[in-house]
Parts: sequence; structure tokens; C-alpha cells
Amino acid sequence: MVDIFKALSEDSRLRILSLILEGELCVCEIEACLKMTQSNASRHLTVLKKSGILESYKHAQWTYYKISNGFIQENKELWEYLKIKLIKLPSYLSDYEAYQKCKTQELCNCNKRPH
Amino acid sequence: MVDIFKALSEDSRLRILSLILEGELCVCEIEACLKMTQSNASRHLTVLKKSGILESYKHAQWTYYKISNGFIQENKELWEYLKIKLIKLPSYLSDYEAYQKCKTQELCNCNKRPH
DNA sequence: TTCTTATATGCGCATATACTCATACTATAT
DNA sequence: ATATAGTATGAGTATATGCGCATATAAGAA
Repeated sequence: MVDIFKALSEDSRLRILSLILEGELCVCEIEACLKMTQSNASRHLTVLKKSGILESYKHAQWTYYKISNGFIQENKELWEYLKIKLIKLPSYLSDYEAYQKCKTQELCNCNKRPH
Repeated sequence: MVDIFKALSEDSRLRILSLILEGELCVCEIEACLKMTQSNASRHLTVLKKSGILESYKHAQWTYYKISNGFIQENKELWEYLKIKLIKLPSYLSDYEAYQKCKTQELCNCNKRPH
């Protein structure tokens, strides 16, 4: 329980989650949308994964992160809370715009994703 | 949002909350039930209050802390989550026993509380 | 093979957090 | 006024966390 809250108690990680609500993302997309360094993006995603909130799979060079089904099932109320509150973050509007741009610009080639 | 999660990302503070679910408590009760130093108890309660999760009132020498109504109203889903999960903490059983003992032993005179 | 791309991680630094001890503050009791 | 009880907070210390930089690893492309 503490691990989940620790993972959630950082601005950058909440911003990451607010975008992952829209669907799975790879590290380079986070890096581009949220303008953070690659190592920083990777570390935050690792924290979120270790807490059980995210899960990941690899395809080619890319690691795709998405919300863990197990997390949703075991933390229904918290998940509902996050869905409501994350899109109300002050950063969300501009982050979501950047996310839309990323999608059209295909900054990395990760749109080759299997799903 | 981050402030709430930061306040929740510490074991002692979750234990404090698990007891405050039962009703309001003063600092010396936390101190006695959870066997922490007075300053430690006070600081954790201050963190929880600053995050908006707890509110407090003073009566005589005592400061009583309880869940903030505003917090409950503005964070319904999170509050539901906490009510379910806090009593499942590994520490809860023995903490709750200590809490019961405190109540009967009247360790401090704070049972003179107005409510 | 060698080069490129995407990701993960070791290291060092700066800052944040939690703890203890001592002390200040506040309200009551004598 | 002085003593006592409950609480809050400053100072110092130890640990945790987040960051950038450099590098390692892994998978594809040329």
C-alpha cells in the first residue's frame, strides 16, 4: 500500500499516468511528450512498474508500458479516483496536446507497435 | 494531489490513519498506541493535516485530530479505498488492540474530550 | 560485422524526509 | 505565581529520492 502511494507521490509520475490513461506508451513517447530525459523517463516508469501500477512488454527495441490489469482489479476505488483526478491536473491540457502531436509526428518509430 | 499521496506514502502515517478511522484521537493517544515519540507523532499528524486529510481542534491542552469532512467530500473514491485497505494493513490488528487498551487505561486524561 | 535506436542502470550530487533530543509554547491545576 | 501536562518546533543527523551524465545492454538495420 505504501509502495503504491510512494509511486504516486511525484509530479512527473502523475503526468506520466495521465497520459497512459489514454493507452500504452513507450519510453521515448513519454520522453518526447513530457520533455524529460530518457533516463528520467525510464526510471519513473520503473518505479511505477515496481509498485504494481504499470506493467510492460517488449516488442523490438521498444518497451511499452500500460496500466496493470491486476492493479485495477485489486485497487478499484483508487483506480476510479485516479481516472477522475489525473485529467484534472493543471499540467494535463498541455501534456495531452503534446501527446497528440507526438502521435501525428511519429517522433520515434514505435507506432509499429503490435496492438 | 501529490501532497495527498505524499502524506499517504509513509507506514507510520497509514497506521495513524487506520486508528483515526475509529474516531478522533489526540497526539498522546497516537503516541501511546503506536509507541512513537511525542514529537514524531505530532509531526506525522501535522503532515496529514497540511495535506488536507486530517483536521484538528483544540480543547484544553489537547489537540484532537480527525478525518477532514472536506477531504472526504472532495476525494470520495480515495476515501472509500482507504477505508477498505487501512484495516487490512499487517499492523492493524495489534495497533487496534493497543488502541482498545489505551481507551480503557486512560493513559492521558484526554477522555475528557467534549464529544 | 558495424551502426543506429531504444532502454536500463551505475555514479555523484543536491535536496527532501524522518528521526531524536532539547526546548518553546499553551492551558490547566495548585 | 509556580508547577504540570500536552503539543509544536528548531537543530542536527542519517537515509531516501530525483536528477543529469555517462555507459551498458538489447534489438534491429545497413
